[in-house]
Amino acid sequence: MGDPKTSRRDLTKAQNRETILAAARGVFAQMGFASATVRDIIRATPLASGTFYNYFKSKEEVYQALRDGTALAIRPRLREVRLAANSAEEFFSAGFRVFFAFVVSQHGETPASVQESRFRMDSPEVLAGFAELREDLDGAVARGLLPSLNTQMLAASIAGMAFELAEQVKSGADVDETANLATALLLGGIGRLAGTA
Amino acid sequence: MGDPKTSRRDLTKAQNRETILAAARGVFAQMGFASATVRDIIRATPLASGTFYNYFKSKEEVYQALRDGTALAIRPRLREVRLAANSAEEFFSAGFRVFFAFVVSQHGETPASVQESRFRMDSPEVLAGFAELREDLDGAVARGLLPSLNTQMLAASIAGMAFELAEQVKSGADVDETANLATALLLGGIGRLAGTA
Amino acid sequence: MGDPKTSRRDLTKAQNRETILAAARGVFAQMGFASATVRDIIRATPLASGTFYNYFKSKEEVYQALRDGTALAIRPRLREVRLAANSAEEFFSAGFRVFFAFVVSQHGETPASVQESRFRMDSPEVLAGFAELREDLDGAVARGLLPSLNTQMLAASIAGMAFELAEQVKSGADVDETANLATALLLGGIGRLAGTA
Amino acid sequence: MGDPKTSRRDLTKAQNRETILAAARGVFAQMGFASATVRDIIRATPLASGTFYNYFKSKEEVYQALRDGTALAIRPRLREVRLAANSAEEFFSAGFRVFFAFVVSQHGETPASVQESRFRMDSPEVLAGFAELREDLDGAVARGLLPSLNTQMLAASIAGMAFELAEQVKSGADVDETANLATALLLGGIGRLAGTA
DNA sequence: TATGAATGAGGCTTCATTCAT
DNA sequence: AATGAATGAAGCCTCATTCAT
Repeated sequence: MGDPKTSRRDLTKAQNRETILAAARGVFAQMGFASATVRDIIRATPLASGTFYNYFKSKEEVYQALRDGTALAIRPRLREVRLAANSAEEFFSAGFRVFFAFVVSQHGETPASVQESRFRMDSPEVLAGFAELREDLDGAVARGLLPSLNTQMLAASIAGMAFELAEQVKSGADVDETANLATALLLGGIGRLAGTA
Repeated sequence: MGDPKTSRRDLTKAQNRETILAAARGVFAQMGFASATVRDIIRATPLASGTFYNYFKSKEEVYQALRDGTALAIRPRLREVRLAANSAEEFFSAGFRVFFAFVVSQHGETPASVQESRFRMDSPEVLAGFAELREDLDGAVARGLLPSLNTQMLAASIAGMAFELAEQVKSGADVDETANLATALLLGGIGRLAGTA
Repeated sequence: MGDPKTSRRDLTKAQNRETILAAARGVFAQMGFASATVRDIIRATPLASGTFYNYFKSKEEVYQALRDGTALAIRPRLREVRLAANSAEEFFSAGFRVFFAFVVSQHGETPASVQESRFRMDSPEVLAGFAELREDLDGAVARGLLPSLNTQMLAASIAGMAFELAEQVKSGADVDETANLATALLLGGIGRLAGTA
Repeated sequence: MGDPKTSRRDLTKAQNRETILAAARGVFAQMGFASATVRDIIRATPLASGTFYNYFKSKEEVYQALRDGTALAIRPRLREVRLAANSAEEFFSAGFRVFFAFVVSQHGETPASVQESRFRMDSPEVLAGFAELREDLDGAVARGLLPSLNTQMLAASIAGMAFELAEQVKSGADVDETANLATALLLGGIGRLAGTA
C-alpha cells in the first residue's frame, strides 16, 4: 500500500519541524519571545540541540515560521465567521464565541506548568490576528454592517475585551454568556459612538 | 543623633539607589526588559558592578522597584477620581483620562522598543488595580451611578479596553479623544446591557 | 572473474575516493588544512556526508593520503637523480632543481593561504626523505664525490635550506636560479668544511 | 616597604596576563596557531574561561600580543650580537651560538608532553625574527662585512639551516661545534657565491 | 554502498554573581 | 560600603560522526 520507505522519511522530517514549532509556540507563550532562548525550545523537545539548526537558523526564523505559518488554526476560523456575518450582532457574537471556545479548548490541553500563561499580546499570532480583525471591521463597515467609525480604536477595544474576558472564561465563565455580554456591550457602545460622532 | 556622618552615608546610599533606578529605567526603555542585562545597567552608571548587589538582588528586583516606586503611584489617583465621580460618565471618563495620561507620561521616557513595555497584566500591581476597579464599580452601583450588572465581567472588559487603548495612546492617539471614545463605548454598552439583563 | 558488475563497482569506489581526494586538495589549498572541515570537503563533492567515512576515517587521513599519494612521489625521483650524479655539483643542483620544481607544481594548485601548506618537517614522509638524503650523502662520500664529513649535520643543513628556499620559490623565485644559489652555497661551504675539518 | 595592597592587585593582573601569554605561547608551539583554540589556551592555565576575555578579545589578539610583545627575549639578543659583529665570521658564529644556546635552554624547561614541538616556522616570533635577520644582513653588507648578495635568499638559507640544526642540538649535538659548522658552511658558501655572482 | 538527518561534544562568548582588597 | 577581577554556568552555533533507510 504505497511506498512506506520514502514517505516515512519525509514524514519524520515534517514531524520534527512540527515538534519544534509546537515547542516554540509553548515556550514563547510561557516566557515571551524576547527572553526565550533556542535552548529553551530544544529542551521542550525530545530532539538534540543540533537538530534545531537543521530546520531553523535562529529563534527569529521560528518566530517567522509561526507567524507566517499554519500556526494558529483559530485565525482562519475567526475570519470565516466574521466574513459570513450578516449583521453587526452576528459579527461580534460569532467572533467572540469562536474565540472563547478556542481559548477553553486550548486551556484544557495546556499542562499545569504552563497554566500561568495568559495570552501574550506580543506573540506573533496575536499581532497578526489583531491586524486581521481590523481588516474585517473595515470590511463590515464597507458592507454596511457597521457605521463608519475609527476601526483602529475599535479593534483595540475589542481585542482588549476579548483577552481579558478570555481569562474569565478560563476561570469558568460560560462561553456563550460571556460572548453575549461582550456583544451587547459592543453593540450598545457602537450605537452610542455612531450617534456621538 | 545628629551625627552628620550617618546622614551623609544615608544620603549617599539613597543616591546610589536612585542612580541605579534611573539607569535601569533608561536601559529598559532603550533595549527592552528582556534583553537588558545587569551589566548594561551598571555600565550606564558610574558605579562598580559589585555595588549593584548592595541594592538589588537582580534585574527583576530593579524592575519591581521601578514598578512599585513610580508605575503604580497611579492606583491611588485612579481610586480617587472614581470615588469623586458623580455620574457614570464622569466615573469612566476621568478614570480613562488619568490612566492614559499616566501611560503617556511613562512612555515619554521610553523612546524605543515599545514591545517590551506593554502592561503585563499578571504583575501584582496590575492585579491589585484590577481588584480595586471592581470594588469601585460595586461602589458606583451602590451609589446609583450604574445599573446593577456583573461587575466582574465589566471590570474585565474595562481593563482590557484600557490596556489595548493604552497602546494606541502610546502610538500617538490623543489622550482625551481616546478617553472619550472609551467612555462612550462603555456607556452605550452598559445602557444596552442594563436593558438586556 | 570477468564479472562486469564487480569491476564497475570497483571503478565507482575508486572514483569516489578520487573525488574526495581532489576536493580535499582544493579545500586545503583554499582555506588551509587547519581550518578546513570534513564538511567543507564533502560540500565540494556531489557525495553525501556519510560516504566520506566509507573511504577515510578523518580529515587527517585524507591529508595523509594526499601526502602519500602525490606529494612524496617526489622521493624516488630525488633518490634517482642523486644516485645518477657524477659530481658534487650535479648531486646538489639536480636535487634542488627537482625538489623546487616539485614544490612549484604542487603550489600551482594552491592559490591562497600559503601559511598552512608549508612543509611540515615532522610528517613521516619528510622524515623518511631526510633519512634517504643522509644515505645518499654517505653514498656520495663513498663514491668520492664528496669529502668525508658529518653527513648528519650536512643533511640537516641541506634540508633546512631546501625547506626555506622552497618558500621563496613558492613566492615567485626562479627554480633554476634558486637551485644554483643553493648549490653554490653548499659547494663553497663544503669546500671550507673539508679544509677546516 | 611600599604599599602592598595596591601593588598586589596590579601584580595579579599583570601575572594573569603573563600566565595567559605563556600558555598561549606553549599552545601555539605545540599545535600551531591555526588549530589552537581559546579553550586550549585556557586549559593550559589555572584560570577560568571567562578570565581570558578580561585580557584578550580573541586568539588573534593574543597572537598580536605575542608578536608585538616582549615575547621572545632571544630576538633582541640576536640583533645585538649581530650588530656588534666586526666580521662575517663573528656575525654568523655569534648568531648561531646564541640561537642554539637559547634552543637548548628552552628545551630543558619544556615539559615532556611538548617535546615533539619543533620550531614552528609560522609562529609570530619566528616570522618577525626572520625579517630582522634579513635587515641585519643588509646592515652587514652596508658595513662591508659581507659582499653584496641576495640577502632575502641568504636569510632563508640561514634560517632553514638554523631550524634544522636546532633539532640536532636538541638531540644532543654540541652548541659550539654546531655553530662552528654552520658558520664555516655559510662562510665558504658566501665566498663562492660572491665569486660566482 | 550511498544517503543525509540526528546526534551531542565542543568551540566561542557573555553574563550574573562572588569575593578579596 | 565600594570596587572590579575572577569565576563558571549557560547561551549560541558548528562540526565530526553515526545510523536507519
